[in-house]
Amino acid sequence: MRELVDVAKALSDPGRIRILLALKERELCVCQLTELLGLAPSTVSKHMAVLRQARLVDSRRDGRWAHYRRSGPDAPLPSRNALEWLDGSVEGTAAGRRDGDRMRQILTIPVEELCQRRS
Amino acid sequence: MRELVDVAKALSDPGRIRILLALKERELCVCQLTELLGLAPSTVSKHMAVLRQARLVDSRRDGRWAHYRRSGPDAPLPSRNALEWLDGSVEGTAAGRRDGDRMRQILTIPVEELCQRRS
DNA sequence: ACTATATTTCGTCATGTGGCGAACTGGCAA
DNA sequence: TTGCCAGTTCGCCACATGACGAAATATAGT
Repeated sequence: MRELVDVAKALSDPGRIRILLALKERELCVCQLTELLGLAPSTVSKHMAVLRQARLVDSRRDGRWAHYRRSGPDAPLPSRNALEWLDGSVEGTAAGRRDGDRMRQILTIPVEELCQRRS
Repeated sequence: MRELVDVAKALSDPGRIRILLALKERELCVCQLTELLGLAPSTVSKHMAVLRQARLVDSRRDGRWAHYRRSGPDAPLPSRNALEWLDGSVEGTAAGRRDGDRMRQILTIPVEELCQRRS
């Protein structure tokens, strides 16, 4: 019950929704998400903590970069179902398309260059 | 997108989750929900406005009573999917059971008597 | 018309949430 | 070791949200 509410809260912010949609196809590091959303790194980091708390994403540390990906089959049922709800609801809408394009553009930039650019 | 966030916001409150679970089997009026949740009528009314805004419930006025029920197949996809997510995620948990029992007890009281009692 | 009552709207308050920059942490490389 | 840099944590501010009671609204019955 509390678990349900936590998951729903995690989904009730546009930035976090956009993050989850961006993570649909690939894992990303914080600086890439920062670039996508146009938010301060500290803000993005806090968002990721909320998403991890709700078991919607998993994190992996690689050197100085923290990579995030959607959580897998080991995640609790409400979290997995929530991701399905998200994908099923955004299907075919124009909303995510713009972010999709922007994300593809961001992906062409090497991570090292990307992070140093923003600062 | 905005629609998604609104639905998620609507689901990110324990009282509203409990309301939607109580509405799973039957339609209910505000005074019954007030009794179930132990909240002020004005508070419950505001919750219902949020749920209606998110297209998760429909309302029907019958005399002085306002009956609410889960919205049907005419509701937008995100709302319908959200209800499925809710049901699928609460399935078999002990959380809703207590409310279920309490609700059955409340249902044994005629609506007229119930509303006058609380006040 | 007048009263009673179920619901909604309004005003207010306490608390929660999202944003930022500053300071801190951990790992990489001179 | 020293510095650098990605990411996190902390402290703060502005604003959103949930709670209530009082007042307004709508409808049934006298």
